[in-house]
Amino acid sequence: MEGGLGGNTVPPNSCDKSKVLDVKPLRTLIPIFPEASDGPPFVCVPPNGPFPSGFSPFFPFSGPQGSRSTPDINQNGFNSTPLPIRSFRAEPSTSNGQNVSYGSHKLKSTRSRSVKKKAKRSKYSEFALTALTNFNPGISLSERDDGNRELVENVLLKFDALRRKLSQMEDAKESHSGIVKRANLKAGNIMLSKGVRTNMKKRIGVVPGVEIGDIFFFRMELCLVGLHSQTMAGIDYMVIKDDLEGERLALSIVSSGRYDDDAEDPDVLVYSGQGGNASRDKEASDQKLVRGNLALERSLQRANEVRVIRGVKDDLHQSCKVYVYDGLYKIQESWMEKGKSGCNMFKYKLVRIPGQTDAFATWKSIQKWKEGLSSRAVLILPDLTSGAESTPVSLVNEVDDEKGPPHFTYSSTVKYPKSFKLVQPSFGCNCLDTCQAGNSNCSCIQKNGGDFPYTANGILVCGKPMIYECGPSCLCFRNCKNRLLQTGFKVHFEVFKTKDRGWGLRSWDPIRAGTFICEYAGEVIDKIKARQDGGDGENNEYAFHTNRLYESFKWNCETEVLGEGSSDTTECFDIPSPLIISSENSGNVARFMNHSCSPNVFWQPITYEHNNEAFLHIAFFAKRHIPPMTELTYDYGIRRSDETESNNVEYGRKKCLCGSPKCRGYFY
DNA sequence: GCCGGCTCATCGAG
DNA sequence: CCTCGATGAGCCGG
Repeated sequence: MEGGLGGNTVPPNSCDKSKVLDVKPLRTLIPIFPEASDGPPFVCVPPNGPFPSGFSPFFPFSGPQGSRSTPDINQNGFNSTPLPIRSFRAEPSTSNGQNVSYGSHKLKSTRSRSVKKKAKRSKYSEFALTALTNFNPGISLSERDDGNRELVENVLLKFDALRRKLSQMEDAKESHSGIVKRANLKAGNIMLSKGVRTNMKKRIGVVPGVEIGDIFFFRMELCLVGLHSQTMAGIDYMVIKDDLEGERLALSIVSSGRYDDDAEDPDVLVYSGQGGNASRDKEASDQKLVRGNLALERSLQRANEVRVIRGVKDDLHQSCKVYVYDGLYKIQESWMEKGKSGCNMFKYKLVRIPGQTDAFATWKSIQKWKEGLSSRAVLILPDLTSGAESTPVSLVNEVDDEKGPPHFTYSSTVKYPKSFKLVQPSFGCNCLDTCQAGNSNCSCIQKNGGDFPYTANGILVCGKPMIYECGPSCLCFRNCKNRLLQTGFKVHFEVFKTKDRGWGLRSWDPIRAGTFICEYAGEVIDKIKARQDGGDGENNEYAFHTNRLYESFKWNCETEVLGEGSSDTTECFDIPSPLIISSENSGNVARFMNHSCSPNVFWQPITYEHNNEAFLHIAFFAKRHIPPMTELTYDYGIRRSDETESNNVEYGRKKCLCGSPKCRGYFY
């Protein structure tokens, strides 16, 4: 086995601990609180309002329920927290609007197309209308024309937040089969109509704010950030006005893989022209040199750059596709050949312009590692969990000779000391089989404020003060969708040596926003007992603290979707009982996640055992889409002055190397 | 206004 | 369970 470790998956204890992991995450010392004058103050607002203008009625961990150790779950959220989006639900009941609109499809003979369309619109028009009224795009006209990184990220975050919320609403509808779920299109429609988009100006070459390697999960996303403005067609082009007869040039293409255009060389793409496909009422035909095909031909002659987006299958969500922006290509040649149908098709050979960061090439490599067709030269261990997780975790080092992090025991979950005795009797839901999103009788859904916390494919809809999963006393099966944390992570992780921050964590799989990353495993430190023993966990670099100050924790709450969320606000979050988890001796992959001041991962409290919120699990979720091989980081938070006995906030302070423009400089 | 497009989700067969 | 293909609604832009 690699690394000469002889099949022992736990790294030998012989490593010098001091050499490793000198990096620990951050907890800054300088709490950055917004001045009262610049923007909304934070948090401590009564949940029933009145709300200061500009502040969103969402209460991460504060407010009355946060200060009680045993909150009344029946009060959680539902009545006390305004839920703007939910209130948009077009048909409160089983709905005329819906039936009418669907019914009208069947009556096509008597109704004109336009009537049909109108009826369709009404299905969610009420929602859209309210959203439009409240939706503050916050994007100026010039920003709509030309974007930047921040705008691109914001647009994508808003789109996906809206999409997840709409998915949640659809999931909860009575399952009349036949209702097609198109939350992505609805979200896209709202975004486009409200002008929440950027880079609308068509351009050749680089799109400001979109980076090579960026990933997308819907065609609509490409459209919203101006990378490829066709929602379905694979070739986007622009008309050159000062040219005779409206000459057109290709701007970007999306390769979906449907036409067997995959080449062995990741820098080469053979792309098929558009048109000529057989459809319901049409035979296959020869492709014509018009539209996109003509544009590609002209781009070949002019040798202009063409953006290439590669569509690949999403390993985590089988039926879905991921789109990878692979940078600029030039068209080298074109020809015509007979396709499978026997009709003529155009073919274009595109070659990647050298010197650009690897994107699709990385995907191809990962594909080969997964299939075992090639092994990673830098692999130390194929699975450092020794099979404790359902997916292996690779251990690699491409930086130096170190053979692994210091010894620790791999444990996939958090352990509470005996001193945390459960006091309350257990009760759970009575759902048979699995809990259904629309079932208002399910007590677990009630605990979650009436909403199913995850979408049907296991994506977190929005951050909340607490998520209540089904537990051991529930009657539902293990495969209930409300047991996401308990089923373990699905992402193929890799623990790797960073250049300057010890070991880190990254993923082979592309991760979409809201994906469950992993739990923070380790041993819960009993503060009282620890103090008696002469320590309080502060001395521990492998410790997770819930009671620090965190930025932008309002991940995708309704108000953020609606544009009011301010990620610049630092908020304090009180969870029922502050928790310290040490992963020094035992832990899982989470112990390798480094700090960043602009993280791509955040944490969320979840409870499912004992009906006792003192028994928390800390679950990590993706804040945004994360391309493969990108380091996963979260915000270690800002230490409160009362965190240490001595009030010595300098204690354990480390220089932050996250490199983010918003870096606070230090962390703990 | 119409219609085409390297879509997307669902369903059912194997 | 899967994975695959067929199916049909869907909407922007040309």
